[in-house]
Amino acid sequence: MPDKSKRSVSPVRSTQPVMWLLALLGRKWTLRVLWELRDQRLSFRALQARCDDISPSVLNRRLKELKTAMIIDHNGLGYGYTQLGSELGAQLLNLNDWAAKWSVEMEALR
Amino acid sequence: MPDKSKRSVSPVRSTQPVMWLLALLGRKWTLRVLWELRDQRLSFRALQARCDDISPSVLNRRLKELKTAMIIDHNGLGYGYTQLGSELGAQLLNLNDWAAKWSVEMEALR
DNA sequence: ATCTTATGCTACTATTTTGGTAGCGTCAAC
DNA sequence: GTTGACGCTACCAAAATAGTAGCATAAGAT
Repeated sequence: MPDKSKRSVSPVRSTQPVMWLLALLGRKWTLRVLWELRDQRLSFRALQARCDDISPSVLNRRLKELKTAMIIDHNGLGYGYTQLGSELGAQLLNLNDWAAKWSVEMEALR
Repeated sequence: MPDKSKRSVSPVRSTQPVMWLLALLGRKWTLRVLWELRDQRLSFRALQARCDDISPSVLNRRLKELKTAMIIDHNGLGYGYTQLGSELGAQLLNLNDWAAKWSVEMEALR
């Protein structure tokens, strides 16, 4: 039986998925890769070029992780979001809006 | 509407803030720290405990970075979001919704 | 006063992750 | 059959993170 203590629904079970996600996104280059794929599919080498010439070994690791997580896939047109992943990608666009506002605030206080 | 064609205005200037943000969030533990602060202020040691006993040296670096970015601050009640940062924190809550859906999909395909 | 407890760290070394370079196998065009 | 693009893999160097110890300060209890 799963955990019965304290909370009626297991707190572990309810927060684990987001923990996995945060760990995945928290690896270097993961967010950047997802950002670069925001509105187009890209080949391995095109991605590499856009990501400040990230080393192929790391890029490949990140792509494997994202494929395993079913956030991206790979076809003849290159790497891109899966249907599921695209909903996550949409949230990254929101980050851009926040960042724009943020930079204005930061500039104002320099 | 913002530019949608070929980046008529400086592409560097328009994407730099989000690049900084992605680099910041892409460091290990940064997202997790922000997640743990989502609905309460926490002391250094309380944060450490919640973040799987992250080493104090790394935690301190992350906190410094986030303070410099004016996303969090520190007062007598511990570390917590600034007004600006809380809008970013709100987006992390959305990540949780996505992650919940994601885990269901992943389970279904195992 | 002093003993305990909590806080917010810093210093140091070990381990893990990432970076950088070279190069291979496949394919398609020329 | 040579050239170029692609998607890698292997290898070692460099950088980031983990892990442990411990210090200084302050508040509260004895």
